Amino acid sequence: MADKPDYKSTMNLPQTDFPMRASLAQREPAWLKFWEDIDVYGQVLDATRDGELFVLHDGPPYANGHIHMGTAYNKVLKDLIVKYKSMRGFFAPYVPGWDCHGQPIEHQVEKNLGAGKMAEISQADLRALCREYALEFVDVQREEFKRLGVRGDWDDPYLTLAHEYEAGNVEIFKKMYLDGAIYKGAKPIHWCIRCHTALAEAEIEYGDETSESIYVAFAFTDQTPWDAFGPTSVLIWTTTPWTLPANVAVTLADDAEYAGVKLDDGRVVVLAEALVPAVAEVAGWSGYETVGPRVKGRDLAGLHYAQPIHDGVTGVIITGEHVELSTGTGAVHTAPGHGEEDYLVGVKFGLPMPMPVTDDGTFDAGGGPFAGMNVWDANPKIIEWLGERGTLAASTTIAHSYPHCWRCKQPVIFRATEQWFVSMENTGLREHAMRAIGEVEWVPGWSVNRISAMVGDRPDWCISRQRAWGVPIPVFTCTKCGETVATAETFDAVIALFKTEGADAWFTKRPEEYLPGDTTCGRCGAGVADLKPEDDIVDVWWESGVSHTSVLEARENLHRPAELYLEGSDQHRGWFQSSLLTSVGAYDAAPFQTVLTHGFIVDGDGRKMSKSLGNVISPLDVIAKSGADIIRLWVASADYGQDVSVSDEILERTSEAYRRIRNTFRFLLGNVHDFTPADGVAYGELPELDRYALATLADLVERVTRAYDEWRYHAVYRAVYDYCVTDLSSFYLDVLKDRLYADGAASHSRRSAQTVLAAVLDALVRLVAPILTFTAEEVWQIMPAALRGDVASVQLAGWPEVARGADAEALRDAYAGVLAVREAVTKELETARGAGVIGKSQEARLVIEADESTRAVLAARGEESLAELFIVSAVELVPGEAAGAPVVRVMAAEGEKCPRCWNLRSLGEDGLCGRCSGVVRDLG
RNA sequence: GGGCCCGUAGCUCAGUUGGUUAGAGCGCACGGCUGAUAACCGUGAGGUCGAUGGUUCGAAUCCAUCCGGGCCCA
Repeated sequence: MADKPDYKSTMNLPQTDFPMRASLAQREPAWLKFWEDIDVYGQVLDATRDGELFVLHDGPPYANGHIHMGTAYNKVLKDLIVKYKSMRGFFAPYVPGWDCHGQPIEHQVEKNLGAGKMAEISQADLRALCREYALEFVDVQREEFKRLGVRGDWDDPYLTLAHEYEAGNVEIFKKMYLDGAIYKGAKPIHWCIRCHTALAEAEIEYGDETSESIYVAFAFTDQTPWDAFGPTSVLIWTTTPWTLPANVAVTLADDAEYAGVKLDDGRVVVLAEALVPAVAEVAGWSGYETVGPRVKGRDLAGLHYAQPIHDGVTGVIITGEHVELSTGTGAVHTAPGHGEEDYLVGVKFGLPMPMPVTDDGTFDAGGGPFAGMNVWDANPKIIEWLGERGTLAASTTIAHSYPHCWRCKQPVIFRATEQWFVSMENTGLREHAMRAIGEVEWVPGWSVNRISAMVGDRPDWCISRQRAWGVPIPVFTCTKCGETVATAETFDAVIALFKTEGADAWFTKRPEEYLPGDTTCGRCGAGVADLKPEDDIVDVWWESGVSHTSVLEARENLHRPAELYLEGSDQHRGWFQSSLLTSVGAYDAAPFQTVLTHGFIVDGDGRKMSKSLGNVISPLDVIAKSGADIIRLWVASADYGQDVSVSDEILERTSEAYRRIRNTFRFLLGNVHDFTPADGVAYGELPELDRYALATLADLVERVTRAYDEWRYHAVYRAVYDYCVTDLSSFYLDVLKDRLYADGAASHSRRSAQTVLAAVLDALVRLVAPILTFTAEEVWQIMPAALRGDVASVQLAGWPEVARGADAEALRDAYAGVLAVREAVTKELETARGAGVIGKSQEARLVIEADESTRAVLAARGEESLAELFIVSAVELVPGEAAGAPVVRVMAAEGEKCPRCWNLRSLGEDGLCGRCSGVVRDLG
């Protein structure tokens, strides 16, 4: 209709360039470039230079492969902490790092080379290839981490292959070695007798193998409870006869019952009672009887028996937890040099560890009658020999899974070799570490139980590895007498060497080129030319562990102890522990003040992610599809104290929550587009509702700040989100629309609302900035310049503070009552809507019957304000019966719909309600 | 098998020292609005608090066992 005025143009509708659709995947890279262009990291450091130091020390991820959800989660959590701290004014440098040495990289490089080239390549060339490989993935991961919005010193990260870093290893080694905490011992490892090399677990391929399966009777040399029934032996079962020359003990189960079985030939063999029938069948015992008492394993401990191979030597009965009663005889042949469990039980009982097998798998003199024989060749001979001696009770074969060398495919053996250890006791390391644990804050609380149990129980730390890609054990061996040569002077020379040329020099230079000329062997006096550098390298956990020295001590901006270490819970055994032990060893103090642990990333059903389950979600895919801010919001929303789930549904819910928060910002921005601080209304002149809204905002800031300070980010998320949905969208903003849109643009009432909205916007954008790092920047840049000031980035904006008015408490109480009535009102409105009485709420008029106290609260607002709060056209309060919920009656509003503001009012001559009439008139 | 943990609506989380019919938001269903519009508002239906047994006047909350799951060992 041509004569119908267009009042829409007279309304103050929201205006903003902030798009509803985020298109994060497309837009985020532009923000990354913006931050890089303005060097936001440098600016933040400059701005906080005088602040208290807060060092979150990055645990170095391993430099191979792409990032996954776990590493993404970890880095984002770190980033939001660092950003929060720097917004609070802390000087919080963040130096990311990478773990660059180690077996997985070396193994991959070997595989890429192939066996042929591998055989020809020099150690120095191999190391060069490993370095190249590691640096390539440092670059890959660096770009991926940056894409997540993580802020830090990406141009100068720490790398464990850097010269300075490598030298730090030696500094710690020097201190601990000279203190007497490091010693040379022996430990069994997987060994390939064909390749003459140690193998890591990842280099083992399990495959079926047929082995001998023999039962051997070891004759007791001490008195036993069964002596009255005949000559007594303990019966063991083994599939590796060649390990018998190294036997020193037989391990029984503590609680199991052991029985004597009298065989046809009159001998008595002792074994676990539960296994007697099974063994009888395998051994083909035609007639046998159980004789004498049943005795618990623990009551047989200490008895001796004749070593099966070496005449005149005895072994001892012990007990251990690893003895199973599902196979064998319940009496386990124990050779500490040939098995992990045997080794551990050997250490526990102080057993000797004979090692009669050489590098190439032949017996030395310790092999007794089998000296000079290859272990595989010796197997049948040993069986034959045992048979002749009458100690072989049975012999069959068994098909089972057995470890093989990944390179030559031959079966491997378990063999003790010389290794370097950190002693947990020699210098009181365990005790000191336990004390240091008590001085650290562990989050969540159970974390301290875990680290304590692990440090309390752990065996000595084997720190040597027979590999090429790493930092050498920095000691020398005298080629004349075999003595280890390691003094303060040689360590210092090595430190200097590593600092200038890196650890590579260890493998290319001769000791006389860098050691002091007067270095001599402490035992035989041989000179520096007779010293040979140690071949082994140090465990990578040691390497990453010394970052407290190589990074925290070495870098200008950092310090030790760090305020925070933050890693997944697996690092209780890994980095937390290696950092703790090397720090306590060198400084007698923990390297961290607080350790925060998060759970693992699992799928929607709580299962671990794996290719075979097909439930893997890649952060790179999520970034490409939804954007990094969705990942960041997901990180913040989950309780990291337990395992963290991620699934398509969870990410979809997260995206919905994101949109909700984003739209809240959009509404706020749209309604302050014409507002400047000069238009602001003083607190005392604000309408009551607006003062209440400020009180709510102050509560939010306080709650969120406390949650950040208590490391409870999911509480931050919850508080912000609920505030947007409940306090703002469904109440305050909804109520405000009439005032914002229909009142005069510069009216006191609208300026009041804008004053609050600007405050909300300004606080909210900063509260979420550590989490929604991209979106917060987008909001910041689109905010009216007058509100933003000349702060270039939200990351430089500092932390919000919202003062609480003196009437905040009273308002909170009053509005709790009003909101309760509002709930009753919305229910009744819905009923009326269902009955067709009204459509939108402005078409309603309410009569509220309430008891004395409720009516008092409502009356104090005034009927007109109540109509505004309930978004209806009119409210009438009437006295109600005594106590009880208020009764709300809904009826169609009187009057006509104002064509401008759509409220039902009595309209004037110009066809408008009184308010609109005035506004339109003022517009001219 | 051992150590440290976890298990409240489809999802993410609240549930204070054990105490009335276990909460919130989202999602879902239904409805409203069409001046936050691939948005916004409202109403509603969803839970034997992993299971079982015990302690107690009373347990999601304490104890035991079991089931399922995670990390680290073996």
